[in-house]
Amino acid sequence: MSSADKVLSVLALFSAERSVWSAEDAATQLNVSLSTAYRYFNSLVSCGLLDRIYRNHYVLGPAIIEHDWQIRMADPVLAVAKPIMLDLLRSCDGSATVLLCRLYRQRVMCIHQETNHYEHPVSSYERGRPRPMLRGATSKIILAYLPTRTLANLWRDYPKEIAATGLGASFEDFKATLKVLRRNGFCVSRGEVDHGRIGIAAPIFDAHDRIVGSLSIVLYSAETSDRSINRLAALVVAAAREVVWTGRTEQTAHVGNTVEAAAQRKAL
Amino acid sequence: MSSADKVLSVLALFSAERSVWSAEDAATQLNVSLSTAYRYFNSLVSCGLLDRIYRNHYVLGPAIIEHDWQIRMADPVLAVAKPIMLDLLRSCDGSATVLLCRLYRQRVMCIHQETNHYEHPVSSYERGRPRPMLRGATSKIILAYLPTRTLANLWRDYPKEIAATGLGASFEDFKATLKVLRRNGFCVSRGEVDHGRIGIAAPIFDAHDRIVGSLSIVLYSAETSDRSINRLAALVVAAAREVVWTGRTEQTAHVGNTVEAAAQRKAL
DNA sequence: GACGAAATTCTCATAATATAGGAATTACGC
DNA sequence: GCGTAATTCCTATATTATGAGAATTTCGTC
Repeated sequence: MSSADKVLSVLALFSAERSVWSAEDAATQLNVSLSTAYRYFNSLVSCGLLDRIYRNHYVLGPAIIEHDWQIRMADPVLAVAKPIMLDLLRSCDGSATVLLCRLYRQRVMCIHQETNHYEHPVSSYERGRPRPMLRGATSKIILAYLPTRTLANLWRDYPKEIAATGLGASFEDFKATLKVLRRNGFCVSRGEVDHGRIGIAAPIFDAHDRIVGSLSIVLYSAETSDRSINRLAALVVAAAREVVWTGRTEQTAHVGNTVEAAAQRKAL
Repeated sequence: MSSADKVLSVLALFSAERSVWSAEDAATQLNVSLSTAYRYFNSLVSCGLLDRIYRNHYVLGPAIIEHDWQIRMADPVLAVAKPIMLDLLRSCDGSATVLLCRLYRQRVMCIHQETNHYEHPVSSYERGRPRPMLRGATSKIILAYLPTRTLANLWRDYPKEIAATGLGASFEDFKATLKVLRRNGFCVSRGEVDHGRIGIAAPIFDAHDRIVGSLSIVLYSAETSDRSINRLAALVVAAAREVVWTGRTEQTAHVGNTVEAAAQRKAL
C-alpha cells in the first residue's frame, strides 16, 4: 500500500454513518501518528476533497460537489436517459418515481431520479445512494444478467443473504431464479426495499451487451393494480432498451461541452 | 509537494472542459513518467475516485457521486434551507428558480436549486456549478460582506475585471459600491450572468456573523415588474435570515442519521 | 479465431520523502 | 487576555516513489 493510498483511505472513513472526523480519531482508525493524520488532512483539504468546518471537525469538501456536477454535465447516458425517464413518468397514473441505476464493480448505485411528487418522492433513492445488491427489482434485474463468474463470487461471499432473500437455497437454485428473470426481461418486486412500494425494473446494456444498469419505476402498491403493472413493465422494458450505455461517446460529449465551458472559464 | 499531493493533483485535471483523460496525456500534463501516471490512476481507480470507462479513457468515478450524496444527507444547512426555498418559490408568480449558494475560499458555488419549471429551470446553476465571482446578484451580495483583507486580495488579483463589471475603478470605489450593497441588505442584477434574467440575492451568515453564502431568486426580466422585485427582495432577505449556517450542528446531524444509516449498512 | 498494435503491468536500482515523537506555535472558548 | 486544546514544525531514520524499458495483456480487425 503506497502512501497515496493511505491518504486516499481517509476518504473512505467518511460515510453516511459518520460525516465528521477529527484528526485524532482518524489517526486512531488508520493506525498512524497524529502528525501524519494532520498531514493527510492537509493534503485533502488543500485539494478541496475535505473541508475543515470547525476546529477539529473535518467533512467532505467542495471539490466533491463540483466534480459531481462535472460528471453530470459530461455523462452521455444521463443526457439520453433524462427525456426517456420523463416520458416514462408521464405514462404513470398515480404517484411514481423513475430511477436510473448503475452497476459499479459489485454495487448498484442510483444515478438519477425523476418523480412527479417533488416534495415527497415515492422512492428516497436519490443520485449517489447505494442500493442493496440483493433486494428490489432494480438490483435483481441487474443480477440476472451478471456473468456466471461474478455470480459465483457473490454466492461464495453471501450464500446466507441470497437464501434469505428467496433468490435460491443453492447456487443452482440461484442461477435458476435469475434465468427466469432473464426470460421475462424485467423484474417486479413488492416491499423488498421500502414498505408499501412496488418496483418494476428492466435491464440496460452497453454496446457489447454487457449489463451496466437498470431503469425502474417505483409506485405505491396501494395505488397500483396488477393490470397497470403489466402495462408499465412493457413500457419500462422499451424505455430501457432506448438507453444504450455508450461510454465511448463520452469523447464527443466533452467536445460538445467545450464552447460553453470555455466561456465559463473566463467567467470570473 | 508530497507524492500524495501529486496523485491528488490528477483529479484537478478533470474539469468541465475536459472530462476524459488518458494515462499518456496525464503523464505529459503532470510531468511524470508513463508508469507513474498509471500508478496514480490505479490508486484513484481502486478507491473509486476515477473510473476506467474504456481502454485509455479515464473519467471521474463513483466515489464522487456517492460522497456527494453523503454530503447532501449530512448537510444541516441544506435541511434547513430546503423548505424555506420552497416557500420562497411559492411566493413567486411566474417562472422562477431559487438558488442556495455557498462561499468556498474565494469561490461561490451553487449548493441547491428549487424551481417551478422543472424541465427548463430559469437558471442553469445546479448544485456544484461554480458561479462567476464578480457578476450576478448571488455573488455580489457575498462580496459585499467579505472582510477587507479578502477584498484587497481580489483587487490585487483582478483590478481590470472588477472595473469592467462596474464594481469600481479604484479600490476605494470598489469598497464604496459594496458599502451601498451592505446598506441595502440585498442585491438585484439584470442580465449579468444569463441574458434576460433578473437575480435578487440576500446574504447568509454563520453563527459568528461571517458571510458564508447567499440565497437568491432568478426570474425572467420580461415577466417581472419593478414592483414585484421589491416585494420579492424583502422576502429573500427574510428567508436568508432564517438560514443560519451552523456548521457545528453537523455533529448532531450525523447522530440523527445513524439509525437509518446503520439499517442501510446491513442492506446488501 | 489468430494477428498485431497499443495499452498496461512488472521489475529493479536509486533518489526522494514519509514517518513518529516531541517541541513550538497558534487558535479559541471562557 | 488566560489557559487548554488543536495544529504545525522539526529532524533522524525507515520506507517508498520514481523512470526506463522489458514483459504481458487487451482488443479491434481481418
